[in-house]
Amino acid sequence: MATIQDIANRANVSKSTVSRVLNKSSVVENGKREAVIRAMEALDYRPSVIAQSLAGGKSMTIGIVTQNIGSPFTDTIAQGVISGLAGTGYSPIFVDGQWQQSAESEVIRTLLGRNVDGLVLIGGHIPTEDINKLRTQLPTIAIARELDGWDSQCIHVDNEDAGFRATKHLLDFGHRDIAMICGIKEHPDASNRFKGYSRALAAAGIIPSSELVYQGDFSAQSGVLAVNSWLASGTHFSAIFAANDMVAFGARLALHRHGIRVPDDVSIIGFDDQAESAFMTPPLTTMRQPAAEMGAAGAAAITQLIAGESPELPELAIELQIRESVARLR
Amino acid sequence: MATIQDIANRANVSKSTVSRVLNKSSVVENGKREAVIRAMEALDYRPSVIAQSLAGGKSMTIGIVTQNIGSPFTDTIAQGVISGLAGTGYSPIFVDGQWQQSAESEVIRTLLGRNVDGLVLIGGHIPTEDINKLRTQLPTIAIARELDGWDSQCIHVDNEDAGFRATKHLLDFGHRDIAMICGIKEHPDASNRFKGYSRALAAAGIIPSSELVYQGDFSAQSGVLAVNSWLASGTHFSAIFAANDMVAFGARLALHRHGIRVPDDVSIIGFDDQAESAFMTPPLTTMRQPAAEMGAAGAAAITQLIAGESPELPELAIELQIRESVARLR
DNA sequence: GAACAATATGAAACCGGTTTCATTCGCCGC
DNA sequence: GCGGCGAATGAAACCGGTTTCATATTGTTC
Repeated sequence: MATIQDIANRANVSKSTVSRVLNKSSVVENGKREAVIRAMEALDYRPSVIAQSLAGGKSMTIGIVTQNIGSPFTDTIAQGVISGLAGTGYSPIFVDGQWQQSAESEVIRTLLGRNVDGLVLIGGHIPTEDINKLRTQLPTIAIARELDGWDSQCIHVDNEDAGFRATKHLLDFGHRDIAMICGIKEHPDASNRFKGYSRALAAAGIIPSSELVYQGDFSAQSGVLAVNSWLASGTHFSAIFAANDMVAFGARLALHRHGIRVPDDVSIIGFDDQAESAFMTPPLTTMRQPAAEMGAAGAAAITQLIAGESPELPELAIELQIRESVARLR
Repeated sequence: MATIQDIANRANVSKSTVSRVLNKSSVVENGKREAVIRAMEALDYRPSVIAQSLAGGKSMTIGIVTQNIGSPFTDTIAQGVISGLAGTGYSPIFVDGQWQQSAESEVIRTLLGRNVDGLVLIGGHIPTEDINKLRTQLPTIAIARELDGWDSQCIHVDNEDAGFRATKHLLDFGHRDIAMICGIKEHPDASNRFKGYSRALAAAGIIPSSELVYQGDFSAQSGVLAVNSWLASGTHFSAIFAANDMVAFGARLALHRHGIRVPDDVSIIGFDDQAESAFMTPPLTTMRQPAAEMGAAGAAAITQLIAGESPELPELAIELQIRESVARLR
């Protein structure tokens, strides 16, 4: 590979001059500039990002910390970030936060060692204190995670409100005995959705029954377990609010196994609107999270943040996606 | 951040010595070694990967080229690579091949500019010639793609055989009018699956009817279109072989809309076994691709290749995952 | 005890850029 | 016509490591 020195030799100028035309950091006489450009083309020159990083202190690299790898929602966000970063000159490097117990130890080590220019945190359970520490060292954007006093650097959506609206949708259709299958207990999104559920019931004058809430874990399997346990205990419900679409799939299957029709006998509403949901039988009514958009917004925000601008975060909202899994209570 | 020079000063040795204990590249007297180690701990030293890259020529970075971002299958492979690379010291950097038309132009530019030590190609349609060019420059592993004369660097599974077995499974259950919804025409996996389908029919003495094969594109939507078109034209079929699970979901929904039962009236077999498939109603019989394993194998292989060893590729097979969407023809 | 081999270590060059600093040159005004 | 100033450019230092090479030190052998 040609180096900057090769270019300099060929164009009969110094390294410095080549660097100048490369970065437009200073005026260069026209003749020399052209000579340099010709030389670069002739030698198919491409600067070494590595060397630029070392000299310039910038690595043109952004660390992406994933935790819930395998979850359709966070994976979609990650894809949004990748494509959002394409063409910006920044390359995403991925770190799996799950791999090491302590985020502090390995993740931060690799990221700082690699001089990443910025950090994008996707969801996850990295302790807040660690994040705050990171944040002081690097431009950081968190996606799908709320952090106190951080509004301008968090891309998140209002899960509590969405939980409320999901439940309200069910209430509007006449349902009273609304069961909920919760997500991972410690997960803020999960608890916010549950809070919205509780608030909606309360607002409708319904006393939430603890029998109707099942502590799941965002997996489809937890959806079938929830339904089975309610059915076994004879608990009555006419609608289910699932913490996410995977859970809804599980619940839907369990109902099917017991000969319970959806939505005729029981309605289901999900959360996420993953690609498969539109093709469930029946197509799943769900709260659509704009995952890809969140990822893209995160990509845009981090580059702005690095550039010293204050990022402008788009208004992203969770929207009720009405399909066919919810019916009026007969 | 502490540099190697800081350590050297604190331990009263030279940079060279510090570098030696760091890489164990040469023997260092015990006393000094310990002094160095103490100094490193005291200063919380972490070497700059950037500087190491520049000096050593290695970047400890592996380029991952994705193309079909959004496809459950390739995404799962990518996740497998990420987690397979965790803890190896190599970091994956992602490039979205789709972004630029010509693979040559941008992708290769960024990758070479970043001095990646190796390349992992996931699926995709990068022209073979470009790949061959790349391959001469860098250790390269291709996942989910066959390339002539490259066996030791391709992690792929036998799609033709799997297509054969899927079709045979349907035949074994008494089906004769077996429809197929194909994937993207140009995609080798798609055409191999179709070849297997044709071969199985031929082996059973059935003349494949062109009306029974629908040219889809791996999307769920193409699944519904296929079914609708057959139904509209009055084409008879008792089983469907879908190019992947998404297509199967679409087909299943379309059948549902027409009141056709699965598997009682029509059987469906899919391909991939993505997470949702086990929770389709009814759970989908499908050809399971070991996507995560392929990704992990790719990660292992690329590190071996870089180390100069010849990679040992595990035997990965597509397995028939029998569930409930295929029934004996009544 | 002297000559020589083996071993540990430091100085310096190098990787490929950026950036500071000094120098040269041309142009301006008085 | 000369001093002064700004613009263009090159030399050199620097980023943080690795690696070569030379040197100092120790140990071995006869």
